[in-house]
Amino acid sequence: MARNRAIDDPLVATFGRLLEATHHLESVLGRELEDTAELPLTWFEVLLRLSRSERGELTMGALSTQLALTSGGVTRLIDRLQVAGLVERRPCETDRRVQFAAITTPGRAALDAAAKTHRQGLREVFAGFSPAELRRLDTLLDRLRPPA
Amino acid sequence: MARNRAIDDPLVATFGRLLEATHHLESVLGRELEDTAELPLTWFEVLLRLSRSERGELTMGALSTQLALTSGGVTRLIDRLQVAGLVERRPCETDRRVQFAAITTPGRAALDAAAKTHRQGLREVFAGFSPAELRRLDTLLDRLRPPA
DNA sequence: AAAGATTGACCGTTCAATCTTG
DNA sequence: CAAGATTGAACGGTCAATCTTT
Repeated sequence: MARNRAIDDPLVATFGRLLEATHHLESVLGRELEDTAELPLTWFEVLLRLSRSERGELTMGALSTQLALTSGGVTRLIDRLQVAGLVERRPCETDRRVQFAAITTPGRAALDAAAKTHRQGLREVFAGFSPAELRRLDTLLDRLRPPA
Repeated sequence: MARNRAIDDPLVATFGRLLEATHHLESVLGRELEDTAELPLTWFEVLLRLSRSERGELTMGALSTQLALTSGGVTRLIDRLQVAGLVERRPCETDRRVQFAAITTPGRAALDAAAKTHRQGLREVFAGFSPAELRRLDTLLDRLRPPA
């Protein structure tokens, strides 16, 4: 048989596992979240990131890299969240090219409500994991994230 | 400050890391693959899974769960790969409801060609990881994958 | 009736072009 | 002329309905 085939490379297999695991969890937890909290997983991720940032706001560009979406995609995503009243846009004082997306009070409420469901789902998913294993997973994943 | 907020839950943070890391790698490696090998990452994943399965074939249903796509999504994905000549459809002898997708010879060639680029990219991504760390990551991810 | 695959309508994202500001 | 955000067109996926086979 041929050597050097894709199937034989352990890194290819590792990456395949990463994709399979993530897509599976996204679909399971996403459905759960949407069914019980009426909140798409993407919206949850946006609100979460805004809520834990400095003044509850992040530039469109920052969201773009953190979510790995194109700038166009972020524009429209924030459009929808804004229509729903969960975020608002704020101009930047020092650079008129940039726009901030900021979480609103209803946004924080929606996030907290959704978090209840989401955490329950996550507990089930990670039920078999010890605290030490979770720490290991965290540190490994941190090294794969986009540069600051 | 309020207790019990989403931002405070370590599992929520872990899941956030998982999404961020995976989406980032998908976009970086996906672009790389598409630029150099003209092969979308999704196509690569399909061909890879077919190539390492029994007779180079998998049912639409199996692909659906492995890729975490709906059955409709898989139908159209395989449509496109078939038009490109990289897979073919085969009826099932024993159950006329099921369809197999099978990798073709050009499909294997495309996979092997793309794998060169892909492996180089993966080596860079995982450059800082020791063999032991990679094994740990593998076993952790395995426990998050969809049930057989 | 249930399961597998496909189809039509729709939705969210990408891509490329554009506009504005630095 | 580069950088940030937005827009129009196209694409890839979902959802729900449908058809065939079990």
